[in-house]
Amino acid sequence: MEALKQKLVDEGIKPTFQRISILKYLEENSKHPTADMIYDFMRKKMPTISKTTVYNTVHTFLENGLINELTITGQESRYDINTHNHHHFLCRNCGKIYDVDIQCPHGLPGKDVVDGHKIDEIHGYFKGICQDCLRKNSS
Amino acid sequence: MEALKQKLVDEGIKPTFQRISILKYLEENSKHPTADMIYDFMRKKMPTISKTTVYNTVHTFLENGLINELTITGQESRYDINTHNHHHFLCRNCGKIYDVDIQCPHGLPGKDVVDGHKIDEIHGYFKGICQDCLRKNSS
DNA sequence: GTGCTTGCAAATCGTTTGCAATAGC
DNA sequence: GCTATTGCAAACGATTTGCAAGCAC
Repeated sequence: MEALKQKLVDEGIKPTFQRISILKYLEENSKHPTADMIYDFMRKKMPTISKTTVYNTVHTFLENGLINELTITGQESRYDINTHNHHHFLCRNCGKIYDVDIQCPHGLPGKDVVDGHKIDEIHGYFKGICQDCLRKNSS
Repeated sequence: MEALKQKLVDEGIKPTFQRISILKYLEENSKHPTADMIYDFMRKKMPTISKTTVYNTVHTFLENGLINELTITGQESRYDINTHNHHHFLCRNCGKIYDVDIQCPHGLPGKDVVDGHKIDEIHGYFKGICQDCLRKNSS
């Protein structure tokens, strides 16, 4: 709790109870949740929390680079606390998102350039059928 | 017109006037339009067309692999007729999307596997500031 | 005619906004 | 006390759905 609080203070973010709790959830639950999933989880411990606060908080975290936003599904944003350079795999069957530990060889954010455009973010998305679903389908 | 019609017939899609027209727009206008942009353009030539038809049509095209869906902005879907393997760059300043002619070295759709998951689609998204905006800002 | 396609209107869902109440330095 | 944060309700925008009318083979 104190470490999380410090993390927010270090970023210049006022460490409110809501923000610390959401950061904690994201750290212990690196499952690329939607805003709704965060909201549902938070409500168990804090029934008065509002969805607005969830959105406010993830926006604050995004602005400070504490989390990344994934737009892989096209339906809703997913939030990822794992900010090191990696890619994602979306299963078209079960909807689960997996981390894929691949480094992009085309450049590093903030450092490199593609066709003259300055790159800040790199997103690699794979879509297909995950190992789990492949196994279930073949059996 | 006939070539476009044939393309639809070949895919087993009934070549209605609306579908041919939308395909024509996408082929001559590979600018990753939104459904709304397609709708606005189509209305000029066919004022009675409905947004539902635009959505129906792009869904049909997607199912048949005639186009790809880009979820790069997180706001709305973009449609791309260019089905060869390439990546995209989104400018955070002007919102323009550029094609980036890079091949993904991690596998090819339908053929390869990552962490045991079967890959059907590969999407590479870069975000940053485009060459145009860099030039304008520095001058 | 039968079945698919079209297009209108209404519904849905994720997200944002306006604003008053609240909390923390 | 002042300022930022919270949370409610309403608005919004992209997309989907229900359904009646239209079209093509």
